[in-house]
Amino acid sequence: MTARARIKDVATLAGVSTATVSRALSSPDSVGPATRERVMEAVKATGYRINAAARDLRQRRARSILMLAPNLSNTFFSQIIAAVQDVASEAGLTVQISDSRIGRERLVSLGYDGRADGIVLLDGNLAPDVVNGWHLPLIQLSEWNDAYNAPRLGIDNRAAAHLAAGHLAALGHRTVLHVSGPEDNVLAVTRRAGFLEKAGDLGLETGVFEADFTLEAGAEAARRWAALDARPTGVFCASDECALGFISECVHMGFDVPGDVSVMGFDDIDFADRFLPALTTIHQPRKRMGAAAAERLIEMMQGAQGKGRHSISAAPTHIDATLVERDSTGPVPG
Amino acid sequence: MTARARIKDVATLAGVSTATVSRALSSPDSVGPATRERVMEAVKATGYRINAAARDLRQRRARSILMLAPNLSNTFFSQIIAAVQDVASEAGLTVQISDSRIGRERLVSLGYDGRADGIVLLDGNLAPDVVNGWHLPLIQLSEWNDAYNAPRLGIDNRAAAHLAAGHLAALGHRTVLHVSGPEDNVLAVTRRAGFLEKAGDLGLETGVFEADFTLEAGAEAARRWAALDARPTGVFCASDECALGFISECVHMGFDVPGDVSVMGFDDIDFADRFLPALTTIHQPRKRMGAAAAERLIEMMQGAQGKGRHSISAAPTHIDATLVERDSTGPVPG
DNA sequence: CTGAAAGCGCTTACAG
DNA sequence: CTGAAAGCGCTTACAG
Repeated sequence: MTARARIKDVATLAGVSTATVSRALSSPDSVGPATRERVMEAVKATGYRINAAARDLRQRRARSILMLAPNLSNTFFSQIIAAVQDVASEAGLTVQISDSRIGRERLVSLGYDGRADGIVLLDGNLAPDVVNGWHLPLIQLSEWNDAYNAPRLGIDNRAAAHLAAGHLAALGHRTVLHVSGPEDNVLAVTRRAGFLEKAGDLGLETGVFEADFTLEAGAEAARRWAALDARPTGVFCASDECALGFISECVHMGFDVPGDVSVMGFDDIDFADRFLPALTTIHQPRKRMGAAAAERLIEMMQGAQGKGRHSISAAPTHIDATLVERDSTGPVPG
Repeated sequence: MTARARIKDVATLAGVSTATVSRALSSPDSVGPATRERVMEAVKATGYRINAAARDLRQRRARSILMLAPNLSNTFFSQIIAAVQDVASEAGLTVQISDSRIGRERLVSLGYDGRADGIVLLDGNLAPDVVNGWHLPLIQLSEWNDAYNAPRLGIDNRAAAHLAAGHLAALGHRTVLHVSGPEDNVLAVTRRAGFLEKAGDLGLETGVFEADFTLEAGAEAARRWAALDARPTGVFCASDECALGFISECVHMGFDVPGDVSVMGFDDIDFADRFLPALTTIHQPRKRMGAAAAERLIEMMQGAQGKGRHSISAAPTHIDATLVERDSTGPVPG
């Protein structure tokens, strides 16, 4: 197991300069056929592979994109990460990943250390001065923050919440409950506003329980719901996890879903259609979201070429979310 | 928005050499207090941040670890990824992530381009010559391959499968079915062997359906099970997803779980205890697995210091997996 | 304690 | 088509 070959070793073996080796590898046409041949043989003989770190330093780019998400253990991100990595890999880019809640100093460094040249940001709660201080092409995906000076991509959460309200109303529900995400989360706030807006238009009576997207919070909300004197018959949870927790707890308390209460979620996670009952929800095309974000970012990176962040379209780019009707919602009881 | 400062700018402003700036930043004690003071002021004034790419090239390391998994969209990896990233971040390391099925050429490059100095490998099906050709500290996590010249970490899948067989037997089941993972997967093979071994010891009658860990495969297995003349009363699925698919399909076909059939899974994913019925399963401590792998790898990286892969303990390090009894298994019917 | 100089491993004008 | 040389932005023996 000998030390790995450097470009100089290849050059020596082939009897040419390192410049020629470099050219033979990166733009074969710029080199004579015979020379190219000899270089390639030397490459094979030495087992040479380029040192990307050195090339990147010289070219002042990293060929890498950084993904930042508020909680990597959240399975919602899995498909998004996979799609981003897939597109990046096709484009010859590497993917770096980090929890975005690693502390201000570390976070600043990540976007500033020369090891990434584009960022996919899935967190709308980072300090705007940090985000805007990164002089790197950046795209906001899913979550967003109007203070960030960067384009954004995602579903139209307000419109999606309208679908939810419309669905419950169509089934005859007159009093509905929203189990929301946390107050400081832009998705939660937007979904809630959208739901209440549409429910109001439709003349429904509304209530809101604040939760935090998790299974446990959903279960807790179910207990609060059960304790109510007049229980809403339709429930819209801000996430599928929350809805599954809600339903699970309802069933444990002896209620039937959707017989006693209709419950719907948001996201359409993989298990949604295998849950019992199968979950009515809003489908978020996460694979498409990730791929679109990566593609857009790569475009920006090509446009930027070290010129920092470039022209930002004011309007968010929306990806379609759709209502998926399954078995957890039904006609109002009685 | 001016160009970012380099170390030379700081040096000029502080009236010292770049060497001194470098020292003031990396080992403040090796520099006079007054000098240090002036340097720090210049750093603040210029907004200087080190260019990690340049430092890494000079120091011939990447301060980065690479995670390779066969399918990033698999939610099983979420917590592992989060834990690895957490430990890495604490150690000042960056995390690179890639699907391990990106093609031989790209894969070879990833471990060979100087941008990572350690690898967490979650795939036992890569070509051994590729894996062994990376001259980088590497640890196998969860999946493994005896042909890889690297230590491994994970639960004892054979012992875990014993627990499953023991559990079903203790409930009185005499004929049991295993819905396995794919034949070419080391986890699947090991779990199946362990289950059959223990079931044999306990005098149970056994059968196996080969599947592939997914929800759909579980549902398909349920249909095959239902079509059987003599239906096994206890079913052990090689993954929770598979078990959820199996149960879901059983219920859709009109069977009761666990009234008509006991079904258990493997992994203990987040939804397992909120599923209806709550899933009996084998708990894999994924967070602990990820953290342990990262810690171990970092140790190896410190020991290695460019010396390539070092001493490999033959025996795998096992992390405890435990049986979690919930509601999807019960006494044998009748 | 501090600086000048070499060098990490590449690429790329510039000449020829 | 090819090479010598400079340089990407750092760090680190080596001297003093």
